[in-house]
Amino acid sequence: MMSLEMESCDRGQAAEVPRVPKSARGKRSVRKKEAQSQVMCAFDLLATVAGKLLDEGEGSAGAPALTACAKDVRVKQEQCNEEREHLKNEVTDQDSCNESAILPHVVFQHSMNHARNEYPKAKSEDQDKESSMISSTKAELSSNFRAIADLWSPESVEAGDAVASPMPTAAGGFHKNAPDMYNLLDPMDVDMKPPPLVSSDSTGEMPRGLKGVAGYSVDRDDDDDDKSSGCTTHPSTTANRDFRPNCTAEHSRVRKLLTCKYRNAAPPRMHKSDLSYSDVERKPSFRNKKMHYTRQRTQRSTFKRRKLFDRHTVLASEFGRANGKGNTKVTKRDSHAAFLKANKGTESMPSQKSGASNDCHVKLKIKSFKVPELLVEIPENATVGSLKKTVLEAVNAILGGGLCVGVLHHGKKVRDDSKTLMQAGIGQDDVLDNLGFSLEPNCTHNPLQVQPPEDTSFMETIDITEPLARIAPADSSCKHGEIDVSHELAVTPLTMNYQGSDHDSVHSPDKVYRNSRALVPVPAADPDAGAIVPVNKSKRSPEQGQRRIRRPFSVAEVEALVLAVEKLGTGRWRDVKLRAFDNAKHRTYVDLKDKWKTLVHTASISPQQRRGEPVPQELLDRVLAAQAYWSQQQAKLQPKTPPLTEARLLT
DNA sequence: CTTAGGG
DNA sequence: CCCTAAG
Repeated sequence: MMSLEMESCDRGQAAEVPRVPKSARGKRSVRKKEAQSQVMCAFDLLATVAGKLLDEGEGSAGAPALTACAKDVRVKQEQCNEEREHLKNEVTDQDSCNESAILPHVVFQHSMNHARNEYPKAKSEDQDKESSMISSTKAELSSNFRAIADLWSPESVEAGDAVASPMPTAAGGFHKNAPDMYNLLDPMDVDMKPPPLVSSDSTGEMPRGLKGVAGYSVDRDDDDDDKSSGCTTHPSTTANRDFRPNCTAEHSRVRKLLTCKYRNAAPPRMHKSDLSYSDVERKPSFRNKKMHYTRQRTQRSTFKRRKLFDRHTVLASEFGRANGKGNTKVTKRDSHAAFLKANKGTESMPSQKSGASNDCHVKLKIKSFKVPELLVEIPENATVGSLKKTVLEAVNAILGGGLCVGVLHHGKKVRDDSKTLMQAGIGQDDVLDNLGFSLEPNCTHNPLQVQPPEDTSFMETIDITEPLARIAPADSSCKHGEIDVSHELAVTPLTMNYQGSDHDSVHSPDKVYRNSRALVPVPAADPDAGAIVPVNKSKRSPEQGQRRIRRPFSVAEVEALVLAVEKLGTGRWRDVKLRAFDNAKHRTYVDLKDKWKTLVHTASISPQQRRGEPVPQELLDRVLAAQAYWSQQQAKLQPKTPPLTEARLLT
């Protein structure tokens, strides 16, 4: 996965070609994207847990919570069983999971023996590629960079044909900017990541770097789940490591399978009533996945078939769309009691909270907590009991480390525990709308991450999410995974992108968080959404068409987009996606195209009319320049009309 | 599956 | 963002 993009840089020239017949481009088959990703399913354990907590209320923190969770899990499992059938058809793919959940995705592989066996095979191709890439990556980075710069330099432009080179006019700018792009990447990917952690595993590390190199990656948000491919991660646990690869392979496979399923299984048009929650994100996800897997079509098909034959059970807890994702919902005015109760069960809600505002008590009712998504894959022949056990283990692993509650206000994490609610700006009234809670896996450090502003837009209810750590546990190794995870979490505060790799599962906390962002924006659409927990049942058919949650482009993303378009031109959105947003699973080429469209529009209107985060004028100028340049190029390619125009003018 | 556009 | 027609 990683890096192929780089190559494009090298071969920049080729890239420049405005458009190549599809056939020619087709070669991209080489595209590497492999199979990364893991499949994850979302489990709304949290929600369940929450419910439990509320009900039982007991607990002080840790242990009780665990217990509760375990139970819930079980319950969930059962529910899952019921819905299994349903799910099978409606499997949510990772994206959906990702988006929705946020949390750590856990994948459990029960008897994945075959997975192991398969792994080598499945990954071999990619691996080779990767390894080679990896080895060369860093070294190449600089060279590539240079190459790019050269490419863009005036000279090269001159030398080359206009057509071949990227916007001449912009050349200077590119040149200049190129570095920025990389910087952008690096800082996040490289810098943030704690070298030590990854270092042990070169494999793990590289992915990130490569990614960064390859394309800008701004995806902190990650959806990542996909990132599975990178394997990585915790040096610490050997077991995990071993496990991971397998997981990855499996995940990939599963994903693919899922994807296939979608296609095959999903009726073109389902009745709303028939739809399952998963439907909601399905579409989007599907698309994304496709992208990633495009290169492996062949394999994919195979997988597809496979899936049909051997079906594993996949449980997804969260189906729901974004809404579902939710997290915990707090109802505005509820009883204080409820709040406390919840609090009690879980953690610590800020005692201050209640206490802080002397005069005004902030009343929150937490209806449910969302649990991290878990993906469980086990053979059909596995017993229900084993399934339950697996899930239970996973949950315990997650919770075992203890949970911490994070408080989000207006999308930002409130880190200072000593602040009073008032000081934190959490007022009575606005609280509900702007306050969010998150459950985090053992937070010793407390790393927090700030959620993207976008997330902020929540709904009236407060969502609490919990990014639990992702567990990477595999069957037996679950526990270890958990430990590691927590560790990782603690350690890696700001990471962005990812860590990772795809491979696994381990996301940094941040990442998790970001994912979690998903939690945030749950569309209010369904009333049920709040209920989240219910994985099932009922009502929820509406999901199907759910619209993807809005994820405004950040300036960094815009820059990456501009950069890519400057180089590739308009009309090659897939390439743009691959080049600059390969890691951003939630950005499809269509999204990029649309964004470009809006950017062009934005650049044309007065600053006062613009909304959202202001995009630097410089970027907008580049947008216009690039747009003009590429439009012209396009026109040249089809000189039919141009001549006429010209002639006319002349005449 | 990708593009390109309209909604 | 979504939906679709085209290719």
